[in-house]
Amino acid sequence: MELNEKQIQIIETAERLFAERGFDGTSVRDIADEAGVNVAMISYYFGSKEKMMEALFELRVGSVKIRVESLIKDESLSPLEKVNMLIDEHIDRVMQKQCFHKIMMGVVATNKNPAILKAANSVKIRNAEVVTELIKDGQKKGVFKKKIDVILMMNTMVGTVSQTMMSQTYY
Amino acid sequence: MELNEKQIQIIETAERLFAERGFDGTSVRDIADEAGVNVAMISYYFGSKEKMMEALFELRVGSVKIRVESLIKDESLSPLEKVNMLIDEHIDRVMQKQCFHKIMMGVVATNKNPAILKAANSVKIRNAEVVTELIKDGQKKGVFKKKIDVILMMNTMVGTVSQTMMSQTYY
DNA sequence: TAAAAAATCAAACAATTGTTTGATTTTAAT
DNA sequence: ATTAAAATCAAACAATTGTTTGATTTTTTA
Repeated sequence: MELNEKQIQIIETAERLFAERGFDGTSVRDIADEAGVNVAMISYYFGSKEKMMEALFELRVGSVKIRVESLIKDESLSPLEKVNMLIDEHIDRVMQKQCFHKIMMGVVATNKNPAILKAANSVKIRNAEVVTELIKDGQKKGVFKKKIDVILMMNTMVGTVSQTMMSQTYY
Repeated sequence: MELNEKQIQIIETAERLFAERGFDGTSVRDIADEAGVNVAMISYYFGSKEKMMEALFELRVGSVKIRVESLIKDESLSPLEKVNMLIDEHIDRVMQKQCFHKIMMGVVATNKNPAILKAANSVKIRNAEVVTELIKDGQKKGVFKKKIDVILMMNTMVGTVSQTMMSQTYY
């Protein structure tokens, strides 16, 4: 789905409001008002509120997928460098797109939209695969130690970043 | 606030549905139907949907507060034992009350209700204080190493547990 | 410039929302 | 058994929801 300027403007407004108030806590009128467009434009451009959310996911998740695939193919980088870059870029993404990541957490917590849930899952599974392969490669080359619980390691990393971002407001 | 049997029945149904669909994604009719009571009972017992949510928080957060305070006062336990127990009990709580913790995450992500946000914050801050004191005590006794970033450590622990619980469905 | 397409709008749509009402039933107290 | 209180209910309430309509304006195309 290719988005024009106005569509992106609407989507980014929605992204911010969804993060602040949640999907069901944000009305299409809220979005339209803050984006400075007519309410009808959301259905006109996206078909529905739900599909607008899907478009937002497609936009954000898609860019991550492309980046990850290009990174692992890069033969000029060692496994250790790749892992470090994955972590650094993940942190940057979460911190720079806090809105989207709050939405992501909310959506994953309350599993409703099958299309979105599927998209979120597929990128998670793919990332787990990529990291597992990366670790294996590093182990073969003797850079990483033998016994690594990849899932626990990823949960620790992702969880720490999310938790740090989420609690940022309080401290 | 003291709750009778029926109120607890309603609250526990709401807890489950909120975790599945989010606060705004769950109507009072959904709750009433699943709990097998009339819609009017929610306003009758709690005043409003919002206040029912507050009662749920009071119930769950309150029990944690009491437990934490009694644990740190227990002089028969060493700092290390206390830290270990805090972690173990935290994991047990998250895993056994997954519904509530999903709600918790959603509520913290989308900051709306001031009363609930305040309750969630106060318990977080108090826990940070408790752990900081515990670490200091342990350092004095030479059980823990000197340089510890308590906030990062807590974020790592809490984040890992949350992430593991959240991603449980997928793997 | 004329015609066609795209964009924008206020208004209306039916459905759902949380809440209240007023009557009725159940329970408890006297 | 009578009275008072508590609990339960269907129905109605106004407000808000996402979406559609049909007309109007703007932009693009020819």
